[in-house]
Amino acid sequence: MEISHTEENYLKAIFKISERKGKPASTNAISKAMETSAASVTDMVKRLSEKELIHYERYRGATLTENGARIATHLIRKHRLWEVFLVNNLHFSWDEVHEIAEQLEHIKSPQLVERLDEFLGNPKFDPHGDPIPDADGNFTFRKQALLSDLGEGETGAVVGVQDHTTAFLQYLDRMQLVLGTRIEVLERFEYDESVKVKISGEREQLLSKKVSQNLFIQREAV
Amino acid sequence: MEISHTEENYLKAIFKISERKGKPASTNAISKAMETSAASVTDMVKRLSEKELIHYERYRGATLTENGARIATHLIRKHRLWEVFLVNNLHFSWDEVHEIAEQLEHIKSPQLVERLDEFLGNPKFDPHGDPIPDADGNFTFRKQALLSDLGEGETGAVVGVQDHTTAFLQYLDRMQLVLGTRIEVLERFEYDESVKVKISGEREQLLSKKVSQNLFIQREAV
DNA sequence: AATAAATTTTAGCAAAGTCTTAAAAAAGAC
DNA sequence: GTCTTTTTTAAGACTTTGCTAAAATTTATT
Repeated sequence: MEISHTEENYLKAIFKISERKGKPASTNAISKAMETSAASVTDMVKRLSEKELIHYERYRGATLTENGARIATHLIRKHRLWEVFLVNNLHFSWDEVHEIAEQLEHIKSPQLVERLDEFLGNPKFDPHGDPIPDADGNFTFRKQALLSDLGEGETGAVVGVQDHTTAFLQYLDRMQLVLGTRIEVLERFEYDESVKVKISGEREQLLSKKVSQNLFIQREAV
Repeated sequence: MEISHTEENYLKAIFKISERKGKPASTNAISKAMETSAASVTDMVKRLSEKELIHYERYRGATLTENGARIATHLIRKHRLWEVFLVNNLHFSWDEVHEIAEQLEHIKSPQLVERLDEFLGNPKFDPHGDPIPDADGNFTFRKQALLSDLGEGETGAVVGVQDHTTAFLQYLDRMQLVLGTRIEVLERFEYDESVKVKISGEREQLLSKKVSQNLFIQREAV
């Protein structure tokens, strides 16, 4: 059964929405993600339902079938592997790779993905710290917290971002906050929920509430 | 101006046909290459002509405009660069890469191509020995002959194939005739135009007319 | 040059894929 | 239980690409 690029993108959107919300993806949520009208979404979910890629009941939203989930995670796998390639081998920065990977993820060749994975050394996380599912669709889970959840004195390493916008990623670049950077929470200011941190054990920096709520940290024993 | 994948493939076909024949690509030739009806081709060439990607006059065939040629050579550049990547880095064999490269060549990102080129070490030829045009669309020209053109006693190296079919490529693999292999013509048999050669200075092998007419050789001073 | 054969174009139509607006129906909020 | 929001239906449109059959044109043959 042929699946178009658009259909694939719908599946990915439904996957992400229903995962984030912990419940079926609503028509409105999908239409927002896909930047299209609610009516178009209803059309599409009917088609995806007929192809048995999603479970769909009128007014109840959509969840992926086993088959649909397999396709969606495989897309995410491809997307993230290509991002690793683009950053590690072609020296793109982490804010430039999304659009290109968005195209590359639609290349159809089972062999290609597995060989790419091997070539890259079977990475478990992409350049933004997001987990790369394995060929069976299993994600590596990592215990991580937002910087905003760390108490004074706690230390950890930057392992990912919640906000994937170019603006945020470029901001982090300017702050030299790349994946793996060590961070120690020196002081928390209740007034504006900003936080003073020590970066790489070298320099002190004040980070805003917004930044601290979008940076994933893996705690370290001190 | 948006150009669809199909349109891009037509441009490539027109490029190859008019280059090979040294004159405009006829409707029939295009329809054969694209595996579609002549009527569909007429439809498409009209559209390409309106977009000023080809010169087209009724009953006269099609040639590429400067713009069309730029797009076509760029597609060929992308195709061949990806083939190099697939063979050199992902360890595909030369008969497996065409279909995948056929997809990859449609990825749109000027930066990607240039970085890929650099990553691969600016290769001038693809795994089948075909020249890779540079960013300006210039092909490296190489003085090469068909094995069938070599006289007894002449030596050279395998530098390319004319026939790109899987069958031929796999046949060459079995004969251990890869790019760069040295070949000496020992004897030519007029009867069936077969030729006895010495491969890599080691083993003797009889090659058929068909094989010798599809293998490009670069002559060597003996 | 006239005729036959081959090629190419035109005309008309079709199907997939995706989207839209406007109105109706259902669900959720107060 | 009414009001608001969400979702669906209905009807259709548009693009892209393709097809067949018949007409027009070019090329080849006698």
